[in-house]
Amino acid sequence: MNLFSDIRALVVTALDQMVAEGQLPADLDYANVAVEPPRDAAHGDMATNAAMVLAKPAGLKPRDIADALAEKLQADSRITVAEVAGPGFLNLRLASGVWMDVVKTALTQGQSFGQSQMGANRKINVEYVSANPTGPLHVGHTRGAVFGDALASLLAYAGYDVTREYVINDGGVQIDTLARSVYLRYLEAHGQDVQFPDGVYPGDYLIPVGQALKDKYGDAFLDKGEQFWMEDIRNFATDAMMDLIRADMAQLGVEMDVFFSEKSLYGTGKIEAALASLQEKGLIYEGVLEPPKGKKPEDWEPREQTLFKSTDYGDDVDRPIKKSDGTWTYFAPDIAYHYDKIERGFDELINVFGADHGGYVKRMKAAVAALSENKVPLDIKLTQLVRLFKNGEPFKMSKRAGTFVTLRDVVDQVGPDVTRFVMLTRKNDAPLDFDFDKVLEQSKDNPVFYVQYANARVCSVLRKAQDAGLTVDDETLAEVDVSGNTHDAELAVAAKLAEWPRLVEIAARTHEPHRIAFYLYELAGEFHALWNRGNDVPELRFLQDDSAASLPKIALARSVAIVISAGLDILGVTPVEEMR
RNA sequence: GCACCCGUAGCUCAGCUGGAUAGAGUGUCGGCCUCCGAAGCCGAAGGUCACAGGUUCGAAUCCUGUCGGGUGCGCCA
Repeated sequence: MNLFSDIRALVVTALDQMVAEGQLPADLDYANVAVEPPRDAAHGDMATNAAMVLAKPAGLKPRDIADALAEKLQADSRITVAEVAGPGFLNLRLASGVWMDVVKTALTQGQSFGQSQMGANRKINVEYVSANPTGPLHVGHTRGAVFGDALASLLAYAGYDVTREYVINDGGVQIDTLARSVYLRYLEAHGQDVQFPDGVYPGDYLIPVGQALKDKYGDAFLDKGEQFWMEDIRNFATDAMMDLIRADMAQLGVEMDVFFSEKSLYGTGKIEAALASLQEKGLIYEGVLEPPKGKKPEDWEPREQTLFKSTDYGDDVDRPIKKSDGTWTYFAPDIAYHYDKIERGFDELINVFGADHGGYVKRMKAAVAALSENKVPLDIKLTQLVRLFKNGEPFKMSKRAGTFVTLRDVVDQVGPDVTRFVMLTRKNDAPLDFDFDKVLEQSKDNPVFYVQYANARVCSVLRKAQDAGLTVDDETLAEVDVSGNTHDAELAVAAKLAEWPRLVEIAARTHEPHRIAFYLYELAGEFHALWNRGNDVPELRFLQDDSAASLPKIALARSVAIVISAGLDILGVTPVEEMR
């Protein structure tokens, strides 16, 4: 149920009536007619812009339309007041029972209150993390992991058939570097004194891998050249790193449906097939690129190479798919990978990249548009940097020295729930400050705590009610008559609850899970406000001396907890029942 | 040089994909515990939505340009 779409349907019906009665011309487009919560609560419960949107096409004054519409709407029992305001807004006040009905709905539907059929079971692929398998996940990956995972859950909640996917970049030269680094650790495990030159990965996390390699192969690789061990160690090390990464993600509760190996595209004809598809469309040619202006590389020289005509699909320059030595650029397997996704029948694709990959957005979109003939939309979400702080002091990390802060460091210190919630307290394309101390602070400026606290308060009420001998399961509460909850603070909570289904759809449509986190913060705020009104107005307390009088209040409180749990579930955060 | 993202209260940020007098938190000031959890609540003060044009009934939101910050820009993945 979505109260806003219900009321919008009512408005549309009324408009149709006006057309039938000749008050409005036929064939009006209602697409822009909206029913929304007003910015200022004093304006009523809902507002519609119908009169203003239709005034011009109908050739009438907005206020005249609004007056006529108001008359029609007031005939409905759910509308108590419909008044024209400002340039032609129609403010609606709803019978208080209409708001409180949301409580019944929430109690009846439980966590599925707010679920949407918007996705219509369309197949959507969300690719995220996809870190190179050369080491543990760091904080940057963490943000991408949390964002992608919450987005995937959100889309599932909104009715999509979601696949969570991780592409393993196991085909590039960075895996050679990894193999060499592991080889050095392997030598170390054999007691040799090893120097780590520039260009290898110096991190300690490879020590156990070197040891494990020794355990498996003994001294077979000692005093041997690269060509002898490279292939074996590449595979061994990649597997070890993926085990590490999987374990990191598991700590955060992130679980993928598909791990896609980039290597599987090589030597199997898949890259060739994808490029053949572009070739057929006349989008592959041999040519010479202009040097980039402004920043001129020292060693620039014009050379002919195989190019993809991505400019036909909105890119700035055409992109090379083969290096001068005839081997593929990174772009080629990426094209093939997305071709594979399209072949697997996805209706929509989403990629979550770090902001430093912003330069690849246009070319990837161009590739997918060309391959799918504009049928499969690709949305690319970039996650901005995470700036770490401790006690307000910036926390420096250097990947070169191997001292970067890992996902594990973060989760070990603050736990998975706090990590996840905090990562979603900023829009994905805004930088995020993460202070190890602040996120654990128990105060209002810490949204994690604030939301959890609201839930804990509800649980506390339910416990006390049970101690008093009341039956407070959802089934019972759903039968309670809540129409007596008419105080402004109570209605404000109900109104916020009623926004939930609408908010889910907005968040899903915009691919912005942070909206869920912000909404939960607002809902918690309304709830805390009501709670404290109970200090001055005893009738507003959830627990009344007359236990029967408590039930409608408890029902309201419980429905808040239901929505908080549903929201936290989308974010992958566990609701806590007690915080003492 | 070009492309993408960003610019909103002293600070950190929301802002419903065009709606009314632009909202939270924090900080400052003033109230509220014999009362379901005060880890909280209420109130006050605080704004040229970077700037200049344009589109229209209506712009923080869309378009153009300027300024400022970040990121990226052919044989790296």
